[in-house]
Amino acid sequence: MSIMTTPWVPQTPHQQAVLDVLLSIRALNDAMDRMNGGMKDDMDMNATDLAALRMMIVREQRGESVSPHDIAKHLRISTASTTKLLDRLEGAGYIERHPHPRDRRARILTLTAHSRATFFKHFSEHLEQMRRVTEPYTEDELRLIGRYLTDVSQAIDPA
Amino acid sequence: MSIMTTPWVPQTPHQQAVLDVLLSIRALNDAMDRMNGGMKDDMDMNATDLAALRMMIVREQRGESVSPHDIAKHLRISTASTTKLLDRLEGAGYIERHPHPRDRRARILTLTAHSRATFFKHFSEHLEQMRRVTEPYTEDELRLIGRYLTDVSQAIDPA
DNA sequence: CTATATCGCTAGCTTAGCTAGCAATATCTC
DNA sequence: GAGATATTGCTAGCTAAGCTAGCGATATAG
Repeated sequence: MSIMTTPWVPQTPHQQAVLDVLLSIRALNDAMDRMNGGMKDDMDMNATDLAALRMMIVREQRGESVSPHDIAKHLRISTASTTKLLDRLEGAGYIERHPHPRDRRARILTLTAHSRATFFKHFSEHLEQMRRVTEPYTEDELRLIGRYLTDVSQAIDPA
Repeated sequence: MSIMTTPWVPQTPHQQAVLDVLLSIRALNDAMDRMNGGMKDDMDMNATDLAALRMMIVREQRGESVSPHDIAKHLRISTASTTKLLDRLEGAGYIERHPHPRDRRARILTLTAHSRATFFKHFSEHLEQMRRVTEPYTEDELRLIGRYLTDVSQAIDPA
């Protein structure tokens, strides 16, 4: 048995190394599950609302705007559920709904300063730990790692 | 504004590289969110049940056993919710509840062959893509990457 | 041996996701 | 342009899934 639940058995040291990396990605996914679980507790939120917040923060960093529809697609929930989710986030002061400048049906969602501050407050401890383990690596190593992580992100989710 | 929502500004190329890696981890988290969203759709499951399954697969690979209590802690849901979750997974034939050999209050949870097969069936496409982007790296590079990912997992979730 | 803690469960309430369908608006086709 | 069709985000009402409280059985500490 097997890795990744598949009957694939490494034949060479290189294959073994590939496998080990894939396994460590799965472990990272697991660790992130737990981290997100902890944050949902600390911020007194449910898992979906927190995932929506995370997604908006990533999009904002990329300079992309976010619509209710984007949230629904990202989380794979219905647009009706998304409306309720946005009502909660808006009610708690985490987001704002603005009119779309060109499409009068649509909305543009933005994070509030309070939202960023709260998220960071609860994320900062993890961030510090992550920075601590990241800093010892050399610049070249970090570039390699960054490139790989980007590759994997795109492989997992081409969109 | 800033990275990770914090007012931290890199002063050196090395700091910039650290930052870039931390950002790429966040992007990976986001991509995994989307992957998991897709799988939950495909496997016709809710997000929590799927996370429980993922967790059990990771634990099984590590040779660790899993109890209902472990699930509750991992997902940060109540033990009552966990009972219902296990009822669903057991009803769908994904897991089995066995008596604990030493503690007659406790249970040991195991995955069914059907569970592993189904999970793999839906995960294999992503796995293939991940393998595709991983293979070009050299053994040394992969060892470095694997070590870093393990470091990060431990930093995020020391347990 | 008694007292306390832990494990998983049930019962009943509350929250959050779903389907169906709507008004408003945008876009495609002629 | 005019009419048909698609899209956006919303409401209403149903179903599913999480929570608190508390229980019996068992294990462990004093």
